Amino acid sequence: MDRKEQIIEVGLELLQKRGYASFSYADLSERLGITKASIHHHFRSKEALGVALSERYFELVRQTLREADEHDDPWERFEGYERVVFGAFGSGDRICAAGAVQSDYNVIPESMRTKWCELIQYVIDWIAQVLQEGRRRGLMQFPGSPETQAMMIFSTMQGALQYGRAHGREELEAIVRQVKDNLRPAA
Amino acid sequence: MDRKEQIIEVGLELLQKRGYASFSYADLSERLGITKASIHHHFRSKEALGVALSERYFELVRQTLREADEHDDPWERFEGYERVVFGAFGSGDRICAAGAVQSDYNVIPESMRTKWCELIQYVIDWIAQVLQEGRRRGLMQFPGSPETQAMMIFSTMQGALQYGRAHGREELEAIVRQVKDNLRPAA
DNA sequence: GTCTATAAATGGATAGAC
DNA sequence: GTCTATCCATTTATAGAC
Repeated sequence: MDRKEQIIEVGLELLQKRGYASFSYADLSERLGITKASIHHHFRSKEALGVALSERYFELVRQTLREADEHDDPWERFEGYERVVFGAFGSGDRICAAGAVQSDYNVIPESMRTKWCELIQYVIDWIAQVLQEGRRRGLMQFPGSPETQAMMIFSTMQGALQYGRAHGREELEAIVRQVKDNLRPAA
Repeated sequence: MDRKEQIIEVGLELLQKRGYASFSYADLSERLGITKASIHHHFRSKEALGVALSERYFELVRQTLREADEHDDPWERFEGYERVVFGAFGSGDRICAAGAVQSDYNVIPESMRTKWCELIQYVIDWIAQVLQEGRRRGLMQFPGSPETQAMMIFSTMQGALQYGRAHGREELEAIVRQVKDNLRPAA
């Protein structure tokens, strides 16, 4: 019955579903069956909660990518990123929290922005490594630098998650498949 | 001094910068130098304003793509879409309104959602046609169907706009360049 | 840790005068 | 068309009892 933990879990869900600006202490209160004041006891301010949610999400992503790193095959490692993309941390109409936060970029507090820039850079660097290794071994193909290609793929996935929420999971899956098809050699 | 027009212009800017949920009549009031009540005179509700903004944006996009259609070369036509992506309708830290709205998808009123689904479908169909023609002429290369590739590229651009807002315009330009490099034949 | 009660600010919206 | 004045709901946040 770790309340702080509960708040973070439900908070992350609401953050992903509604965005930072549009979820409230009242929502959390209702979902958890405790008052808003009690939530304030665990997180003095919404900003503090926002930062905690950011850190938690960072951990989850990092862990998933690290597990993927145990594979040797670049394509198998890439699946780790797919797992991040598909609500590995939730289902339904969530989007990647990184996308939810980036959309609210002009609205979120400074302290959150820096956290998210870190996370995004971490993910892009990770993808770039997989791409570089994949190309080196002749398993993947793309023009230019792995870094730029990784940045592009990251953007695609963020956009796809938002598109998928409105148009259904099948569309999201189709886009992810297309990304991989574009990476395959001997097109 | 068409007030309705002014409200739409500033409203679109705020929608793109902050998202639907996070812009208010108070913001508009301050920017336009008239009271909230006056704005209500032109748009009875925020929902009505939201729909008007959606329609206006739709017009702008459609017009830009139609102009692009006057070119014969698929790559030149593709530039029309680039113009939509790069704040052709504004500068600075705006993102594509379609992205701003898709992020707020769970928050916006039904009436807006249908408008945006239409717009997005229109854009994707347009891209698909360009891609199909480009491939037919041997000027572009990609796996699978033009429709899926178009859906993917649309997602990429949406994601890239959000990424670019946080990380700078150069990054956005780099991603767009990468998208085109991926489309070029004889990779 | 959780509650009640309440504050202070902001949200969208309306009535009615000018 | 624009204003003042006001309404009611919601938001983040605090004080203090249990």
